Amino acid sequence: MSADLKTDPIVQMEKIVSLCKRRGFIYQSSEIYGGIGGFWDYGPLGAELKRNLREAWWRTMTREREDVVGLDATIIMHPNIWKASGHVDTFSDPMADCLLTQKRFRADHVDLQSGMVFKFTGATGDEGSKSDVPFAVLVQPGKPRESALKVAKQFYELRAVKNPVPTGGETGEKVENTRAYNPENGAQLTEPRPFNLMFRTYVGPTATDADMAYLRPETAQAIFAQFKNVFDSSRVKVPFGICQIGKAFRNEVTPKNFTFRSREFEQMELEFFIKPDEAVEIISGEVAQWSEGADLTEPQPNWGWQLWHRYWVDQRTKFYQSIGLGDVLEYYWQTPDDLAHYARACVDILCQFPFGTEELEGIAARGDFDLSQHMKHSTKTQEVFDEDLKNAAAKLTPEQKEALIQKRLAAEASKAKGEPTPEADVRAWFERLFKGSYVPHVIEPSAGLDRLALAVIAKAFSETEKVDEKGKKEVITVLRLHPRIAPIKAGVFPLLKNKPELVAKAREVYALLKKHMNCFYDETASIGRRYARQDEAGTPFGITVDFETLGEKGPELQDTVTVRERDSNEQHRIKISELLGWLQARL
RNA sequence: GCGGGUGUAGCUCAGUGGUAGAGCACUUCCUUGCCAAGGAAGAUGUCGCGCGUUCGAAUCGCGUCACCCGCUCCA
Repeated sequence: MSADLKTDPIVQMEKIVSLCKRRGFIYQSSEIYGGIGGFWDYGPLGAELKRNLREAWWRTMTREREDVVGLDATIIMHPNIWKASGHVDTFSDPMADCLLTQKRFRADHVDLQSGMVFKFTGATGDEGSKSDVPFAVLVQPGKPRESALKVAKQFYELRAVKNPVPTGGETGEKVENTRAYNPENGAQLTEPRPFNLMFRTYVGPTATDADMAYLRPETAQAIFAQFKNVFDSSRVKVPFGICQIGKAFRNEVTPKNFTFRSREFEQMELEFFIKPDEAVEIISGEVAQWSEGADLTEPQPNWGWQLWHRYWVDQRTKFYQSIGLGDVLEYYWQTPDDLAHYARACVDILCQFPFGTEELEGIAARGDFDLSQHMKHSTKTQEVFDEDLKNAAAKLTPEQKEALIQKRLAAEASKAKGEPTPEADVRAWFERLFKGSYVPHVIEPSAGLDRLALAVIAKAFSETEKVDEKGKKEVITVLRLHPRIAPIKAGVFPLLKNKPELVAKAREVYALLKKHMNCFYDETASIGRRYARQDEAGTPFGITVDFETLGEKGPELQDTVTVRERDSNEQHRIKISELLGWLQARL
């Protein structure tokens, strides 16, 4: 008798956090010193799980492909990289809070207002209560001082002044186009404070501004910054990709949802470089268009950015399916309004967590924005030379060339976001293109490893209520991790520990498997309890050495073991000589 | 950064001013022929941290840190 337990999301998360700590998946960083917000450590099982996920990604993204190579770049890089990428500007939003309601605003997004400002110097109240805190209120033109007084009274009441009588502010002061007051109630906002999400540090001992550097807020920029080196040293040809796994750091205002949004996290990113659509058109005579149900299994020479983008969404989906997340994925296609000005398309792959459906990976078509930015800021060319393109372009008539240019100019003119590129720049770009040179465009599948680890744990977490023969209720916790990513692949047990023959044989089986996969040997407590311990750790297989193994039930069962499957409780009789192959076929 | 909540053993939690507790987990031994069995013994705590009030603080006050929820933020 068992039944699935459905609990509310908060309780569900608490249970997952508790299991993670109890079994050694995830601990709070620096816990003995009271912890540090937004940082998490991985314990023995968590480290194995994360390593398995990381290796599954690496294998899928580069080792099993001919067209992707790897990179391992530093966390601290030249600060100008972050100027070129836009992070220095866009990662520092000025924020201001309403002094009355504490509501927070992006200081540069508050609606412009005009009106009369009444400035109060403080307030006195009953029982000698008073405040010297200055406060100001903006009221619409023509409105009386009383409406400002009303807001000011609320403000001073919050500061423990009883029946406050605000002082000062006898006459209003005309103000135009200000962002310093809350549009909802007129109350003064705090001074804008910058919130830069990049961690700063200093390179060298002097710690002056000239030595300031940032911890990378994403791994992608290192790939762009090293693009030319990889291209020149790796015998790769566009289309090809560079992938990287590494730590990134963001000084989040509010880390939340366990490891989902933390300040130090690990990213797995691919930058897949493709030819501009115009180059594809020149070489192939056309750019294939995507339509529902298009065959995405094998990349084709006539693919433009759109099909490449679809291809990578498909590839990434298959990856998630291969580690057991297939049925909890959702997709969000960003609308033209959502998109950053340089992005052509972006799809978020979302995953169901107890706290909601949240982003696991973003797959963006970013054009040539990043490489062009680095080309501009570094003054080093990021162009590649494409011989096929040069030869194909040489065969074009002047009219055909002009037609391509006109098509692009028309597209620029009808662009939804940003300024159209000036005609002279477009013509210069085509001039280079016809000679076979261009800055590659890029498709960027960018995934978070820590959220992936959390996603698979949350997906695998399962509780059932069991009632035993005595009517005693028990909650059974099983982590149904996909065998491919499970931290421990098999538990090895002697049926009984007081029988030396069983123990010796079990140690032998353990030694045999241990060279090939992470295993766990356990001889304490009843066999059922040992199965249950491994169920909680997500171990997919339990291997028990019993009396049949010793040949007590006849020679045909000698040197066979019981293999018990975590999810079904099914048992199989497997020869020790075939055990390794049997397991490997299922991982 | 603001507001609310929480913080006691590895985990879940009880303990409202007077000797620090329970269940599970853990260690050792016995027992145990397949799904968290039983018995015996044992170890485990700066009661998140600091300051204060008090003869005496896990308990009351102030501060602080962390986590959760809600705002806000998330190129």
